[in-house]
Amino acid sequence: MYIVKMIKPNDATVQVWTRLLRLNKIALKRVEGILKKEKLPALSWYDILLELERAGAEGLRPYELEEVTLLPQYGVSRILEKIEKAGYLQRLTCDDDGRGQSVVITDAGLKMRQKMWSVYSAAIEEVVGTNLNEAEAATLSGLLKDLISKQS
Amino acid sequence: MYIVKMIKPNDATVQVWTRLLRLNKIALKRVEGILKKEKLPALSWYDILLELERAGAEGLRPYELEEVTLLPQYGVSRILEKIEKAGYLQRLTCDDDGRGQSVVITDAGLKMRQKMWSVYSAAIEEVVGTNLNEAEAATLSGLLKDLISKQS
DNA sequence: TTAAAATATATGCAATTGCATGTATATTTA
DNA sequence: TAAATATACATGCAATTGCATATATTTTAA
Repeated sequence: MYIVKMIKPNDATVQVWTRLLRLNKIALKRVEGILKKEKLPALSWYDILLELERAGAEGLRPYELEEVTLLPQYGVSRILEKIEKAGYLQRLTCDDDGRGQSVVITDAGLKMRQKMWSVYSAAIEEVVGTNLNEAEAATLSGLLKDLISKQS
Repeated sequence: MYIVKMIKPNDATVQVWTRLLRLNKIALKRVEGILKKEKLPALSWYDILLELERAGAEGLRPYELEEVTLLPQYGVSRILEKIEKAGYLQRLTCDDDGRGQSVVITDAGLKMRQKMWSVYSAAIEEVVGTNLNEAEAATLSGLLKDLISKQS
């Protein structure tokens, strides 16, 4: 039986939490709205396409996409199905593992990733970039990184 | 016709964006997981209950909840229906506006809000509080606040 | 080696969400 | 003040998500 020191969060901690959620919600809504207005796929597609582009010709296994995107297993399974139908990726059978598959981005997928980025990046600049100077961005980025690294 | 300077985000800006999304996802999953494990309602219920508690006997109109929680109109409509069924709020007809209603928290709702907070606050402390010192929390909180205030 | 356990992926079904629209009332405008 | 417009809220239906479980391997252990 462990005795766990259960300390209540102080005000600053609660504010960090509250504001993190709020900023995320507002910013995400804005950026996704911009993508949608441009008739582009949602952000989750972008995340997948970017990872696949980075992975190159080797491609990635679905379970690897799961790890890197933090999507649930069934979420990856289904989003791949849709992106494949749109022609932006291909699923190759996996030589060394009969259960698995290798997912590879297509040329159309590369094009779409780039097209999305031109809109997405402008949205990021609008929502974040124009509102922080260099030092602030560096500080914020660093603090977020630290927090992320500490999430077990 | 406006000429808009369309600047690409610098690396720090993109990192802020990426990490904001990532931290939010990780932290939210953890906290909601804890609530669920304790068989408590989801965070969206907490947000509503807290606002109603703050509003006191007057209660709030659904459209006011919409503004403060950033939920879509139909989302508020439906969550109120469920929370009401659970007995944590009451909908009163609105004297001065025949279209509307006044939403008031019940005693059971107050109890539940408190019960949720005991778990929720511990989760916030675990995810945020224990990973930031006073100065860091203040800095992060401040930067998030600035960014929020600048979202049109 | 063979049986048991673990891993990789898919999917049926229920719950939730989003969109579009409906109904009722209030406000504005001609 | 009557018609037009706007606001407040609800809801049918389609799309998405979550949960649980299925299937097909692969890996481990007896």
